[in-house]
Amino acid sequence: MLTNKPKGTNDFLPDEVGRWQALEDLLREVSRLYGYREIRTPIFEHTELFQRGVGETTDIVEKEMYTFTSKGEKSYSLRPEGTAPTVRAYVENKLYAQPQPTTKLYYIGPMFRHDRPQAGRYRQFHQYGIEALGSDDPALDAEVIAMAMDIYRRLGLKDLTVELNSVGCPNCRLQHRQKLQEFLAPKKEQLCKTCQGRYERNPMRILDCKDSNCQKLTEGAPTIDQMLCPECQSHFTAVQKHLHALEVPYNLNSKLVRGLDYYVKTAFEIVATGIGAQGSVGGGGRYDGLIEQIGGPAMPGIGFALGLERILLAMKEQGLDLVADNPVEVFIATMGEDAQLMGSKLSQQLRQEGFAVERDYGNRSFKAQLKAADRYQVRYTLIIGEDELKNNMVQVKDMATGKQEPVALAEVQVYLNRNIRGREINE
RNA sequence: GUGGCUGUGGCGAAGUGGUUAACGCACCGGAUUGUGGCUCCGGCACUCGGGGGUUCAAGUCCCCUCAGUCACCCCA
Repeated sequence: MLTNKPKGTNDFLPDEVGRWQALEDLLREVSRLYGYREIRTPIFEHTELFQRGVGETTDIVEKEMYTFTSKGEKSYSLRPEGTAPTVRAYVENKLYAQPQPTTKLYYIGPMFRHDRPQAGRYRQFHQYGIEALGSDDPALDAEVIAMAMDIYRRLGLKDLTVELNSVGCPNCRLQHRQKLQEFLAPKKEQLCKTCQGRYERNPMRILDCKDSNCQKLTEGAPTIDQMLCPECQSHFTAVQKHLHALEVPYNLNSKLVRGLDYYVKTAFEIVATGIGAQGSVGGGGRYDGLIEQIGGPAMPGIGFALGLERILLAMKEQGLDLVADNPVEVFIATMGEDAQLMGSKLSQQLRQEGFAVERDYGNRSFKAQLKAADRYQVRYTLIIGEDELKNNMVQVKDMATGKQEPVALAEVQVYLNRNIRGREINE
């Protein structure tokens, strides 16, 4: 069928796009305030980048990537997330050699995952994300979380909770993994099928299983927070201290496990209620080994990503809206062929002057033209008929009051500048 | 990958198997000659996602298929 788009994708029509642009404007502004600069990376990358970066055993890499080969070349994948590409670009362009101690980058754009779509989940979806590369200061962890909350606050969103955990470093994780497997070994057969698979490959994920039986079986299981090494423990404590100082409330959630392998230490997720089953509107964490993993120097990093569709969904749910300015400012209505020519000429002049001008193209009745002007919600309609043509003038009708007054053709620009822009110009 | 629900004009939505498929919104035109938003009048579905079947008769029943949607899973 030529007339339907691929499953899980969306057309954004002009009214909707206005909302997106307003959201993007806000994101760019907040980025600036926190010192982040935009980076734009390709929409597709070498598949290995995600395999190695995100992790072979993650759902994203295992079953959700759009992977293809082009003309017998290597395997490529549409990006399923933004961190690996950003880090790749950071390394490839040697941004770590720049003078600043921490490089702060943000991105905004489409991501692709082959899931079954549902409320708040799409195959092409859009993320805004930040990455702060080069510092392992816990103050930065806290600031990153605070920044995410700052964005939601500016949007007017309420009732969001920060779920916080530390997933430790590779060392404490290894310890935890062993203890966990010891704990679960006698119950292994009772776990659900996917968890039996997770037992060897990624046992931490079993703690996060939604299956009620698995949840019961994992009661009392060793959680990572009990087994953090001294360094991870003190880092985590410091992060919380900074969060208190920044007055960011959070819930400690020792079962929070992020589905991307690169996370270490701080992991967090921001959850909204009322937008369906996909409640997470953002999440992130620290990824101190990733830069090295991708082939760069051993440098720490932290970041988060927000789902734009979900933010808009949550805003809609809470009765919030972002609106763009009314695009059309002036409408030109004409009667007769000569007047129409004059109208064309005038509309071009006014556009040069910076006014958004619209007119009717069907050669329709004058009444229909005014009706159209009303629908555009313009401030003024310029009326040109035979009389006006003869006298080199137009009628300027104020659509709100219904009043109109004659203005000399040469004075129209001045009139509109004064009344729409509020500025005087002398010619 | 699995499951539930839905599918009637641009949108919303009625329609116990039986003549011309309600209604609302939107849209278009008109209500004396060059003036919108309100009101009134008129117009707007050879057809009920598609295909097949049952029946004298199907939008209404059955099967298949496609699409949408929600949920599992996972995540933004």
